[in-house]
Amino acid sequence: MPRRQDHTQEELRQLAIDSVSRHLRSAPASQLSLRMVARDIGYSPGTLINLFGSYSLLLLAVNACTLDCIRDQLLQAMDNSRRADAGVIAELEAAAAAYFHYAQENPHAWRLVFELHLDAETPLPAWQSGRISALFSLLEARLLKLKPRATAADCASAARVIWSGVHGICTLLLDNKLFLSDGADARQLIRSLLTHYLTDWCRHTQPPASDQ
Amino acid sequence: MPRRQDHTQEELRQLAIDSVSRHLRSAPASQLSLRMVARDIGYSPGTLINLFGSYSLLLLAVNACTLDCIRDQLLQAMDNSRRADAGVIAELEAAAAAYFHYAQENPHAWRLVFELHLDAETPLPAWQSGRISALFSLLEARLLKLKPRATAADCASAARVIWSGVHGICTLLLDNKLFLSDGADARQLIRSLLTHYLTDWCRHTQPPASDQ
DNA sequence: TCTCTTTTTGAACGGTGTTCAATATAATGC
DNA sequence: GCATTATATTGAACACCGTTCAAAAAGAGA
Repeated sequence: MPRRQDHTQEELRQLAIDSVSRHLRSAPASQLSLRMVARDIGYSPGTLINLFGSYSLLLLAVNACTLDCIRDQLLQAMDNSRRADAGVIAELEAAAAAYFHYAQENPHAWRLVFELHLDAETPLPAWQSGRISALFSLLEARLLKLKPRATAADCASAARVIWSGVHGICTLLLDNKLFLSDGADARQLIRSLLTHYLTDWCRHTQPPASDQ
Repeated sequence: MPRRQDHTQEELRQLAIDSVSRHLRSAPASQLSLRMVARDIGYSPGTLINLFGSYSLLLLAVNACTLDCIRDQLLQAMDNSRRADAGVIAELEAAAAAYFHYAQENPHAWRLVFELHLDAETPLPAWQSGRISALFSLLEARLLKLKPRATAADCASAARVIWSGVHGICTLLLDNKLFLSDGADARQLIRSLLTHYLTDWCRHTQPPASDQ
């Protein structure tokens, strides 16, 4: 069949990614298929495979966009909080709240980031893991500001602990697996986590053995 | 075709569940299918659908077993720790370590518990959500012992915060999304979480506003 | 104009979960 | 012991799925 001039390869990539993103606004990825995306943008399944390599890699490209979007939201939330000058913990709380807000407003896109698994120990491509560790770096910088005498490893540990916690709360809450009693919501859990953890974390000028 | 007398329905259920569990010891659920299970136990796909209702519900039955197994592991770990008399926090640490250990040793079964989603807001059956909230109850009991003046809601909150944290650490670590620097492992992150969080949580005889 | 290269395709392959009429057995009533 | 009913089980069919690949048509270069 003919070579079309409708779109360049770049435009086609974006077309496919947009189609998936549009779908994820209202339905989970499990209800989407390569063939549907192809139908939606008016190309054949094979074209998309040529372009991305596989259906999974198309979804991975969508995940990259999602992570970029999450990063933007976090940065914006932290910036706003910093301008209000309510302290570093408030800034981290704002970031966590933004993270939860994104997960709640875009559950299907958010889930896909963590539920997509490439086969048989193909590790994440660097451009993808880079996006995740960039998020951790944002946190580590704030933690160092909060506790200037902390070592880099100390901050790295703490960043992973608190973000795993925030992430776990978001995950389980979206899946309705927290069985929250009325009146307690995610934002309160997040604040409880950050407040209690960081209060004690800051107390020690030298990290305890468990933070090496 | 004939009604067989090879197995009763109960035996058949167990046969199917065992087949899935056996598979999950070495490969993820995404590489398994209803037809494979049927082939493995020598019945037709339709028989399994008659028995469980759908493939998803078969997997859900497997998840119930997994959760029972996790509960047993947690109870055993806490019992051992209690006999060593090292305190309530150590007991909770032992439970968290057991949780992580199970996830690490049985990653595919563990993942399936949280990655299986039933369609279109069919909520989890009660016998399933009951198993999860029973796990929370274990924690709440220990937290009340740790801080006798805490309210039930206070303990419920704290249990959810720390277990979301432990769960998040397990999830992200299994997915290689934590990018731990050398020398820091999951057990240290878990201990850091529990120590710092609970130390400050216990400080307040009245819970702060964020713990309501 | 005639190649050569590149993009795109439709058809095919081997899989998937699920439905359902047909069926052979077991249980029941006589 | 026989006829009937009820039930467990099936294979074939359905509508999908991701992926492969030879064929073909359009553009680029000579």
